[in-house]
Amino acid sequence: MGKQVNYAQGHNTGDFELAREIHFRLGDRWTAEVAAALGDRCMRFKELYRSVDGISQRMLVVTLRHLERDGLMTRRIYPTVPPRVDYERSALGRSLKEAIGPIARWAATNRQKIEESRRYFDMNVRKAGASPNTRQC
Amino acid sequence: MGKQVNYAQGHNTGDFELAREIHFRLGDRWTAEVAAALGDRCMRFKELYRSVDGISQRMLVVTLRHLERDGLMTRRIYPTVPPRVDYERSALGRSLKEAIGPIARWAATNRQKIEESRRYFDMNVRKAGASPNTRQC
DNA sequence: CAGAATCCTAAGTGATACTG
DNA sequence: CAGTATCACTTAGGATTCTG
Repeated sequence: MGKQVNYAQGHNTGDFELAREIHFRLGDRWTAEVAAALGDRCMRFKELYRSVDGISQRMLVVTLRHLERDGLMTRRIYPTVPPRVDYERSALGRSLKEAIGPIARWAATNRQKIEESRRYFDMNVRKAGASPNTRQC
Repeated sequence: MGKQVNYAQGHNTGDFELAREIHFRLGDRWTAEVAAALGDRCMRFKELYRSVDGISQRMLVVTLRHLERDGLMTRRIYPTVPPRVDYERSALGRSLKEAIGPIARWAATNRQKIEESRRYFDMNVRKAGASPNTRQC
């Protein structure tokens, strides 16, 4: 990925940008699913590993570290042998879950439309560049 | 990146997963910013190019294609010379903007907390594994 | 059990040059 | 003007092996 980030000036400000700016990484492959799997109770590593279907051990660790670093969940180690580690959603993590609601519902309700749009797009590959509309906007 | 996607069964279902499932790519580097730049009026390519600070021409094209493919905006070509192309947010795109609101506000209000959490985490690098808490949850 | 370390591939991205 | 075509680079992520 690139290196310069370049967040600056005030033009083109909008809700989209605000959400992006923070860099909370619901965008990556696993954060959202791990956070979802975590649920409202506290869970151990293996438990999460089994809950998130298809994730590799490595990516579970990486994702959990991100969530911890951002303060979205807590990690408690018990110095026993074999070791035990508990993961639990923090207050901040719970508030995020609330905020996620609308966009999640949006995704659920519009999923079909989007998939249809994609199918149409992929079929017609925009061979004629849509309808040659003369009316400018 | 990996190849198998493996969305399946019903466990660990939650709002997070729903949002992810759809694969609308607010997660990638530019989608959100381009969508924000697009605003509520209709814009030409060059206009968008100037509006989104730091984006390359290539990535603007790629991002716009994604948005078009998902049906989040429309693209109108005028067969003139030099060519003219207008981009405009679709109804679906507008509804997404609505849905984004809460999470955007969440990001804005909790940004400080997250950054602080990151600083703390990066300093202490979890050298002692947090407090050795004996109480299990 | 809960990871850390290593290696590898592929996708995302940027830079640059070219074109209808 | 609005792209397309290449190429090079960086990083996310998977597979595998090792360890306290």
